[in-house]
Amino acid sequence: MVTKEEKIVAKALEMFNERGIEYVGLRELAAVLGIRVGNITYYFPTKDDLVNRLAQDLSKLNEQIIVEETGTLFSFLDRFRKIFAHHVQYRCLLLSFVHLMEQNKVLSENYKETEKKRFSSIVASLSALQQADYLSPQADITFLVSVFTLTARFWISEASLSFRHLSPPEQMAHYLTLLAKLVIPYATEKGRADVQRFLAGL
Amino acid sequence: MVTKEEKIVAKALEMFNERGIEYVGLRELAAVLGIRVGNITYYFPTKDDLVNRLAQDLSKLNEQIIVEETGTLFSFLDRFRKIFAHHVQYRCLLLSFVHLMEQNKVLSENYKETEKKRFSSIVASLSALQQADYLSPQADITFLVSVFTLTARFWISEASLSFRHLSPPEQMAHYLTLLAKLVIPYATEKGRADVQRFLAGL
DNA sequence: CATAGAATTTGGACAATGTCCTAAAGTTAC
DNA sequence: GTAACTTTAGGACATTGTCCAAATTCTATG
Repeated sequence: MVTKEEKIVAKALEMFNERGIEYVGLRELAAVLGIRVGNITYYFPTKDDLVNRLAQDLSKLNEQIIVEETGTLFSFLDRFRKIFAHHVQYRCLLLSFVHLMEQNKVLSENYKETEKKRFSSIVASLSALQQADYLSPQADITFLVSVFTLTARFWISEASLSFRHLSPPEQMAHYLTLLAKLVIPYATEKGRADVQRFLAGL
Repeated sequence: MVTKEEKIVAKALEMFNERGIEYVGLRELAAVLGIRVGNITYYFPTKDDLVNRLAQDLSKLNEQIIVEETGTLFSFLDRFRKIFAHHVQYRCLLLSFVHLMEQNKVLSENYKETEKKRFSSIVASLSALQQADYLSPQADITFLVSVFTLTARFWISEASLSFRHLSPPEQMAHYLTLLAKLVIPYATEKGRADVQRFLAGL
């Protein structure tokens, strides 16, 4: 049983991903669904509410990525592979990231929390990897986190600008390779083996 | 002598930077300038034309950064310092980057050219630095270029999300530090000295 | 089954936006 | 001084997100 609300959300995500949130009007979305605009606003009073719902769905998906704490460098990188896959699924949100954060109060409030959590989560993971002899004791964790978060946030934006000719999996592979190469200088021999294994699997 | 066109451009940049291109209406811009909307559209038939003008101005500014080919790693990093300063000046454009590229045909066409030039320019610079014993022979130039371009494109977007509490110079310093630290593993002893000098000057 | 109450759908109104166009006003050159 | 050109004003237009009241459909209860 698929509720009407779910139908709206699904079709909205589909059209937003294809043409961009800003370029899909509610009337057009309604027409495709065979309903009227007012009917959408019954379930989602404002367009932002609809977007918030999508953001919430993405958030849930990302939370489901069990930090299957094998605690290896491989599994750390693999977490980003899963996150990137979700980014592709909800790319409309990431492509309008800055825009949405400026405009949408609910979204930006939620994001502040998520950001803090994610940041400290990555710091914790990297510190653990350092303890477990995957990363050298001299590795600059803060630096690595900064570059990782920047890349994770905007890889899909850059891909949409510069690698439109590549398929999403190819784009993902490119940026995951970037992340992997990024840690190499700070990895121990053990760590480098994990990185190579990860790169081989892309 | 400041022409009316220049007044419009200047005030538009000011307001766009403050509140975002999408959130400043032409009527409001006109009101602030003490003129009517139709008067703006006389100089800039569409809002995109106005935005294109700003993009063109930024492009000219960036081109003026003489690649003062001292050919040192310091001067290479310093080029990014200058570019970042321009980004602050025209931050409205960079904050709506993806959005603008999707919508504005003229802009995206121009950008393709600029992108190619910039990419090969950075590759050339890094190769030269490798020849000049600033970077190790094993340095992965392509990797470095990728991370540099990603950072240069989106640093100000991330800053607007995560470092709003910092001043633009502080934000710049953070991301320039990132770039500097990024090359350290690939730098020779000579190169690392240049990086340290650059970091000391931030 | 009938009906009251709730949930859903409709259709239109509203203000704001970018764009467009015509007529008026102002400026310049002969 | 008048013709040609530039600039400005003012309003019309379609589109957008939002909002609302009435109509319809659904649901649970007597």
